[in-house]
Order: sequence, then structure tokens, then C-alpha cells
Amino acid sequence: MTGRVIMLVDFDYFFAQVEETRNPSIRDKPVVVCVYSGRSEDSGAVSTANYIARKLGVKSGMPIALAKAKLQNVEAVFLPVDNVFYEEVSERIMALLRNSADNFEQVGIDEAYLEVSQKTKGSFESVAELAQKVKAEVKAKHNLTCSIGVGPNKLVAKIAADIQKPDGLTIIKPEQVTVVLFPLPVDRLIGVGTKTKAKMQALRINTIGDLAKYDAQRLIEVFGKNLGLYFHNASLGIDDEPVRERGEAESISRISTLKEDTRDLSAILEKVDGLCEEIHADLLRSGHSFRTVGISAVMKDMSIRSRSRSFENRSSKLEVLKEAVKELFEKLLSESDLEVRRAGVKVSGLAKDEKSQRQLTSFIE
DNA sequence: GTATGCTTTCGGC
DNA sequence: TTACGGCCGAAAGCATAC
Repeated sequence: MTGRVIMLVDFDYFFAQVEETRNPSIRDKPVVVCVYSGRSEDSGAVSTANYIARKLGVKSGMPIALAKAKLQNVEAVFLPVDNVFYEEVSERIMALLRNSADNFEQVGIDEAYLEVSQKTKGSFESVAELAQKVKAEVKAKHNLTCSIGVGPNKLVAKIAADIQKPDGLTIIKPEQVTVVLFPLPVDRLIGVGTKTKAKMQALRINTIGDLAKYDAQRLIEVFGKNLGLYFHNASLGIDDEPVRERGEAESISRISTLKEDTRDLSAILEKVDGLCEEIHADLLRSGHSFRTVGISAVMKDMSIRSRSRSFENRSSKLEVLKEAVKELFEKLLSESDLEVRRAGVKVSGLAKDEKSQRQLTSFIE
């Protein structure tokens, strides 16, 4: 029994690259793909930018006006996001990638894990060739570059893919795993966020190597059995998570920027009722009901608040959703005295409702 | 002491 | 000088159960 061979394929600066492919004449300029909020000419944020723009200081999440300031001396291209189109392109590329894998797992719109243990007969010697073939195919059929990381599991493949991009290929053989991982900062591991990083720093754990040589029993005492064990294994590049197709999303949410900052409940509801209707339409389409309703608000000072409630009995009714959303915004307003800038709605705890459950069951039978 | 489940916040893309 | 989206899952924090 040989080990697994896993690739992580990550499309480079995806939205902006798709725009370059759609209109090659912009390729040699900074390209900035933006979400315009509609509040004023340039209000909104940068979704992603090509590497020419990045080199000039443009970053994801940055205000559009700031990106324009950084590019004021060059001929740059600013485009609105076209999610429907990116979704279509993504679906076609994912279908192509699926063909090159024994097992396949899409992660978000621009990433996928390909288990290629059988295709490569478990050999890291032949995987470079296969990875090059995947890159060439994506390039030939979709005129898009991607970066690929290869390792003996998902954890290592993910870290590998980040090492060289864009248009990169990084292969970490099983015997190289610890040498490559140990010098990296601990927060490169999934599961280590700001708080955990700080907690680890207090224990003098800064790199993955520090984590690996830390006593496993002590880790369990500090972080609990589950997390402690996970951190210990992850530091050694050990990960048994299978590569498998993901189910449907666990939550559906919509958020929108208000015309102006306000604390007026009816003005907020006017906007969020529409969001509820969109979410409800999605639920009908997918045949899901929800158990939890949540709202979120970005306040005048850009701080974020959220409230949520779960129901004993699940529902897929629009009125239930709207009523809960109203109640939650009342609560949020009563607990803060800032004006609201953006307002959002989320449903989670999703499950197929009975009707489509029966249809699904009879379909399987 | 650890697991579990819920709510809220964080962070990547 | 300032400037500020939308969506998702992960992380964190807390209460309660075991």
C-alpha cells in the first residue's frame, strides 16, 4: 500500500484573469475587478486585481477610490464583477479537471483538490508530468494559468500551492514534507487564526517546526484533545482528510449597502425584505428549508455586528424568514447606537425539505 | 476536563 | 486626505452536557 498523491489546483487572480481572457487587449495593463456599491461613483471595494495592478499596490478588499489613487499615473482598467460569467467559466474548468482525477473536490470558485494516487500509481516521480498536462490543458482550452501544489495529502498540497504563484508548480514529496513545513509560520496551517497564533506565541511556538517539537501531551492540555491532536499531526504534515465531492452550501446569504446610513428600522427592512425574497427563491430552487436565521450589519464605523436565532422546527416560509429578520434587526438596533451602513440576511442549518426528500428517495430507488 | 452545540466574529477570495 | 463588497466557511467564545 503506497501513499496518496494529492494536487491542489488554484486559478491565478481568477476574476481578473477571466476578464483578460474575455478581452485580451487589457492584458498588459493593470486590471482591477470591483464590486460597486452604487452609493456614489467610486464607492465599493476591489474584488481582485491582476499582478500588474498588485505590483503597483492594489489589493483585494481595498476601497476602489484608493486603488484609483494608486493607479492614477498609469492607464488602468476598472471593471465591475460579473459573477454569473465567472461561475460559468469555473464550472467548465472544474469539469475538465474532474476528468484528470481519481477523486475530486471543488473548494470555492477557483480551487480544487485532485486525488491522483491511481493515475500516478502512487509515484511522485510521474506527478510533475501530470500536473504539467493539467496546466497545459487549462491553458489550451480556457487560456487561463493556474498554480498547482502537490503533496501526500490536502494539507501539504495546499501549502505547496502557495509557495510559487502565479503559474506555479510546487511538488512536496513525502520525504520533503517536514523540511519544507518546519520553517513556515504556524498560521499557515488551517485552524490557526489570530487568537490561536497569539496563544502559541506565548508558548514560544512561532514556526510549524516549533509546533512539531512541542510536547503533544502539553498541546492537548492547552488546546483540548481534538485540537491538540490536530495541531500535533498538522505540524508533521499528517492529514487523513479524504478528497471527496462537496455537498451543497451550508448557508445562503445576501448583503447589500443601504442608500444612506440609517437607524430607521423601516428603511432597513425595505432593503432586507428584498434580500429575504432572493434567499427564499434560492431555497425554493434547491428544495431546502432552514433552521437558523441570521442578520449582519456593517455600521457607520465599518464595525460588524450580527445576530441570529435557531428554530425548534425548520421552515422554508418567506414570512417566517422576514419576521425573524425584523425581530433580529430590532434587537441589533436596541443594542447599538451606531447607524447602519450595510445590511445582510443569512439562512443556515439547511436540509432538504420533506417534499424534495421524498423525490430524492424515490429517485435513488 | 472534554465534548457538543449555539451564537458571534474573523478572514480568504 | 479620505476613500470601503459580497459571500462563504473557519475560528472564537460561551453555555451546557457528559
